[in-house]
Amino acid sequence: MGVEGVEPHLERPRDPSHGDWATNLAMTLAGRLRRAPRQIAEEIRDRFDLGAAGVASLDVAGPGFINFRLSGGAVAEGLAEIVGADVAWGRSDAGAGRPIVVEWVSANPTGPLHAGHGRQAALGDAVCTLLEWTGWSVHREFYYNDSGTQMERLADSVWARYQQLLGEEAEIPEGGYQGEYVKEIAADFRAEHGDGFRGRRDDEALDAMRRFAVAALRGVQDRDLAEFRVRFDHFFLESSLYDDGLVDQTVARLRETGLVFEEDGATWLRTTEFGDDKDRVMLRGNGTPTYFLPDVAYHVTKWERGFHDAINVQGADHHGTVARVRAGLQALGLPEGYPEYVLHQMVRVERDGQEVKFSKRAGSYTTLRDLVDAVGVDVTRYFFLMRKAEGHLVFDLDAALDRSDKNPVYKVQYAHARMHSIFAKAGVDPGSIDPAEADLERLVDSHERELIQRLVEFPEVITRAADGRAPHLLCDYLEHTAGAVNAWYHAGNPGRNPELAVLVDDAPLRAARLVLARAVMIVLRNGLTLLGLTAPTRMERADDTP
RNA sequence: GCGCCCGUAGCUCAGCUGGAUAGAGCGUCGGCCUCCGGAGCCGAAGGUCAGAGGUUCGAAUCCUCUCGGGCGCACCA
Repeated sequence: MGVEGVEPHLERPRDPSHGDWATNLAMTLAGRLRRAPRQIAEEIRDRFDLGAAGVASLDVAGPGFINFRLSGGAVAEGLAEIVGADVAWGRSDAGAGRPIVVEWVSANPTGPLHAGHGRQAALGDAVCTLLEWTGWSVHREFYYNDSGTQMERLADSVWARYQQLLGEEAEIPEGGYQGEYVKEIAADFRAEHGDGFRGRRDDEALDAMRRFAVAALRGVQDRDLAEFRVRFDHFFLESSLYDDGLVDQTVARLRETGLVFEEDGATWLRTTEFGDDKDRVMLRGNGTPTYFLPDVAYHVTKWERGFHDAINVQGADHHGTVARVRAGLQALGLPEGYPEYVLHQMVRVERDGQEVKFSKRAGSYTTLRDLVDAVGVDVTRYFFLMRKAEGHLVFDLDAALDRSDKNPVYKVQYAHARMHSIFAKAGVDPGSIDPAEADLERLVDSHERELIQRLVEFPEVITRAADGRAPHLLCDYLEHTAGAVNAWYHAGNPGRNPELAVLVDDAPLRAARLVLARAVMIVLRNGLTLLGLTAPTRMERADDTP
């Protein structure tokens, strides 16, 4: 038609009456060809070879859309592919095995993980899994500060509680940690070390308490994360950067750039050279490094360890550090935009419409453990993942406690379990299903068509969620797919519409529907496990509560 | 004051990177099922996409400004 270099863009119409696929090709061409979009669309339609592409019909609609309707055979192919791929359905190799480091949680050992950490734990983990499913070689890392002023305050806090246990007058200092857990640590410390530190406020005493507290709190965090099904390949200690001389080395390298200067007694880096708002102090007046320096040194190790792709998942309250860290890295020759950041907003926990702040353990904030104890790991993870990271998240405990289909987690899990119960009732092993033995063109009901389309779309959803670092897209997909599954299932209520039931008397039709049920099972299970949730084969009856 | 994020149904949120009549869950209302209740099923109402300009065949989506909310702006981390 006299145009070149055009990439037709196919999309899935929202409205099923618009066919299985649609393209806006004619409209995008209208400007270049100086002709009416509909006229172009009609010409394309007339030139199209239907049979060769597995297309049953092709219509021009609206302002110039071309709508495709697939032939039954092409639809059936999709189902066969799903069942054939099974646990691999949804995986792709776009990442080509390239290494990428994802850093997240990175909580300092100063207290139990709170709800915000929980959101980040779930988010980072899901991003990692999405990357793995799209072919990346993912390294999971947790960075934490085990020295510095926060640790001193922690030691001071334990010291004060310890003295109080011995009946001495002592107070937690300004900026110290008031939570109940500090008392427990002090008591455990006393049980192990005795009363010998009574009144002793020397380096030996504080050091012992700091080390004890860090070990205890790391233990608590590890336990909570493990129970939350989040694991890491490596815990990176800030102190190791000093021990290994990497902080000094970073100072030396930065000095070579000529971007370092002295002012007001401190040593600065001209980060404004790379778009930062202001220049940053790297060495204080007393010669000690600011947080900025080890942070840069740490990210240099990521690069030098071979991770030329890196993602940091952080709370949005830390977004101020992004520009300065990147600037420091650019000064050392690393590329602009390294590392990539995924920032998430805060979490607000609500019950009865009121914010819940109290925690027995932590006092002024709700912990991850509080949530898991209240509603379980599956629900907690899903609730953290179902909202896009950059928006605020209201964790509604009432909604989370709901055990019915209204709770999106159970809605998806119910749909999965339902497929299993169908197979159980049929006395058929789901693993034995062979699409080649079924006449899939019998699946013509509108519920079935819509469902098949959704199932076929699964790999695209994963790709989009991975590319956008957006697990919520997968939650959204699963919830809507579960809705389509339930609609299909309910439409075939044997009491009302036995001809639409999966287990119809018509044996060939039943075989075809079992293939669809099997494909549903595969997609829901893969989606749930990808998000770190269980895919139960049966649901507990919620009749154990009065 | 400057920077980043957010603003979509009463509430909580999607909206596939610019497409067709803006969707879902909860809540509300109506009907059905049912052993009281809870739950379940079907359906309905509900919108100035914060506001105003702009870009173009087309804007919730991209650009500018305004308003409103959150978070940052350390020789803390």
